[in-house]
Amino acid sequence: MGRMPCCSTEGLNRGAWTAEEDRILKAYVQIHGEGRWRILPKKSGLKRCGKSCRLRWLNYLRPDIKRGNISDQEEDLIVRLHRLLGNKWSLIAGRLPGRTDNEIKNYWNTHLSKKPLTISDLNDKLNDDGGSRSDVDEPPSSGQSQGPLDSRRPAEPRISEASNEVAFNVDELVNLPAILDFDDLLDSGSCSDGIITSSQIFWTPNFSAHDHQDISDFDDLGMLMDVMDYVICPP
DNA sequence: AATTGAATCAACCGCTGCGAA
DNA sequence: GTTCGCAGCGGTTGATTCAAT
Repeated sequence: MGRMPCCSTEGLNRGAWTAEEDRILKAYVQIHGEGRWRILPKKSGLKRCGKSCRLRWLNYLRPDIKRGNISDQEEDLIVRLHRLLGNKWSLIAGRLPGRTDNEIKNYWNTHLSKKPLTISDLNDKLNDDGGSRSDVDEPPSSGQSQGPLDSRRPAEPRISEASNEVAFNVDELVNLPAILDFDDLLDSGSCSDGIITSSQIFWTPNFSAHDHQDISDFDDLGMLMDVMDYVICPP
């Protein structure tokens, strides 16, 4: 049994959306709300596939879309979230109000993926604390599991007075609220204005593929992301 | 001014997960 | 337990814009 196409392509417009199509779609969603994308074209009279309508709305017409350049702070967050989650663009986008998964994916592919690897920089910083971490040179990927967590990781998040940086491993991250009082962190002067930037906080470099596996095992990425919220925007 | 290659980003495609029947 | 339809996701494509020559 072959899979049915998502919609017939006969008589449908393709390519760039016209202003009139945008107007119709916007008006329809404002009246009927989001969802039911498959029936939207028929109801609205748009000659577009439902998927195309959904994409156009989510990526372009939604009222809360933030357009324009990605700020340094946003880029910072994208880098850290990507290190944490891999190519989970929708999850990353969910942490950047007004930004879409498509926009972040494009931004990553055109800007960040071409940047020189900074993991080695992080390694250098970690190595300052002693111990070889030659096994952590690989950039993060959403690939296969590579084995158990590194037992040599520090038992505690480390705050370097010299560099104002903090390192966590994944177990620590998941249990973060219990093991690290962020008020203390704030009081330590490691961050200002309630925002901790990546120059002040980073994940351990081998927090990558195999850690993703472990995170999924927790079956509670939401909790993890709440922690991220806590880190990014302490109450 | 014209050409060309690179960069950007909107849109498409195919697959997966999930809920309802 | 299985099938089906739908929404959503991530990878990829291709049109457009920009910069260099």
